[in-house]
Amino acid sequence: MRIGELAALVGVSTRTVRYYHHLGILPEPERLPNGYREYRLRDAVRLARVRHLAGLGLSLEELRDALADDRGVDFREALQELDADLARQQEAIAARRARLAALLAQPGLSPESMMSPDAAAVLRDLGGGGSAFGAFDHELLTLATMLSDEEGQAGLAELMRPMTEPGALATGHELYRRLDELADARAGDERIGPLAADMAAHIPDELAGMVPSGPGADLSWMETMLGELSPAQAEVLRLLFAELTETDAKEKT
Amino acid sequence: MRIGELAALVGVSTRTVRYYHHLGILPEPERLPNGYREYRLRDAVRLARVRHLAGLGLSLEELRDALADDRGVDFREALQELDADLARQQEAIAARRARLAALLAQPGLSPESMMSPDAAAVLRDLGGGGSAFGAFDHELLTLATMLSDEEGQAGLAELMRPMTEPGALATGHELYRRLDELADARAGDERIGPLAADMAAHIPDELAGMVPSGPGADLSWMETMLGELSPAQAEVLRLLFAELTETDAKEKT
DNA sequence: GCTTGACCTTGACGCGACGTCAAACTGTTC
DNA sequence: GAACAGTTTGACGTCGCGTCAAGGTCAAGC
Repeated sequence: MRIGELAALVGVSTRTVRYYHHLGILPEPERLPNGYREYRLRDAVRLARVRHLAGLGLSLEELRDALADDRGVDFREALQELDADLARQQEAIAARRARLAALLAQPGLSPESMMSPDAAAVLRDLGGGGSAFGAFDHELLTLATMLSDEEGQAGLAELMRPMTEPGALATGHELYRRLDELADARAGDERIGPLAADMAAHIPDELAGMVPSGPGADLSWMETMLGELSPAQAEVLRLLFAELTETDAKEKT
Repeated sequence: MRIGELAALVGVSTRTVRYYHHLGILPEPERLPNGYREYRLRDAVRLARVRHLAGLGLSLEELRDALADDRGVDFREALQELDADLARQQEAIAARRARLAALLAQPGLSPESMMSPDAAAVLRDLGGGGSAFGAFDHELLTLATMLSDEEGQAGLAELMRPMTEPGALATGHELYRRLDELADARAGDERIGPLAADMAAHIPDELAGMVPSGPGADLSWMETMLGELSPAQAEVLRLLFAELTETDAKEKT
């Protein structure tokens, strides 16, 4: 039997057969005088076994070990390990499908809304109000949301929802406008203090409590992002953060 | 923000970030005078989105298209297609696990028993009886079994089971012995005819009915395998096959 | 004899999503 | 000024083959 016949018999390509020789999974048979490989019954059986194991999901390396070790116990262990691995894959896929289903359930689906649906809704309602700072803030919130786990996203969404009510929204946009005015201001501008205070008042207390979120919380990236703003705008946010964490500390005592 | 900070923030490696630049998934940011990449908030948001989509199982190419096309409909379609694909994967894994469970349920598990459990049991009981031809026959049956689908395996196992009963087994081993005696015989040996007849009598009628199994059935590999036997042994099997298919043809009329 | 076509041989590149190493930088700290 | 952590580009490795290249072998048809 030549390689093409063997391959057709078992249902693989000749390339696959030669690859198995290369890996030592299938022993090289004798050669005919013309150099062709000459296969026998036992090679076909071996190849069929290999394909069966591969079809179950074993890697070719695992499979080679299993067929080499030959006897019982390790083989059963290998299959059990494979089963456990497949179970993990099933769970992973199920989790992905669950997230997908949640995404597909929301009406205004877009690449921007790749997060927990309520968080996406809140962020969409929040908008940026046509303000440059509003756009920046929106991106900040988006990033903070996407870097949180699912519970964090749910919590954020819940706490931010009050800010999407018409009155709060108008107040927020007014604050954005005042921040836009600081686009070219220096660090010492006298409008900084009052603006930070008004912003702190506008943010719900519970939301403030989420900001530091633990001792290992890494806020250095926030500081980095402030570099994209004008000095005055950055100062407002720094002041705001200080006030929020103070409030939070008081509440915790 | 430099590449390491960005990567740590979003939870990927710097290699990944550069790879995304290479694929055009993440735009190359401006460079600092020293040649370092300088990232901004919007890059972090984009990267987080990319990771989220990748985490759902989209390929980087699909994901790039989704983020480029930007708007709604195709995006929803892409996600639905992904969901269908994941569903198919789930089914495939479930099928593999089912086969695995069937294998793990059998007591004498070994690499040789990689087939339907009852077929494996029958083949094990059948054995080769220490005969050279018996070993060959065992391999032939093994291959025929492994090349069949699950129903074929079940059918074969059921029909072969009678041959594993003590009396039939002894008869079978006696036949193997007589075939071994033909290992060096020529094609015209006078023992060929009677032996083929005795073998045909030993094989259940229903099993004979499975041999050709359809008009497109490819039996040329059988003929090929006969090349491994002595001319006389091959003749016996050819005669046997002829008798079996005759019997079968009679039954069908 | 010659060509055609089907098969075989070895060898090399390609995929997808990066990991890893190499060699040469910049920039900060002792 | 030496060590170190970070950055740059570039290239190779992964896994299970598919695919192409550049030939050699063999049977059939002209």
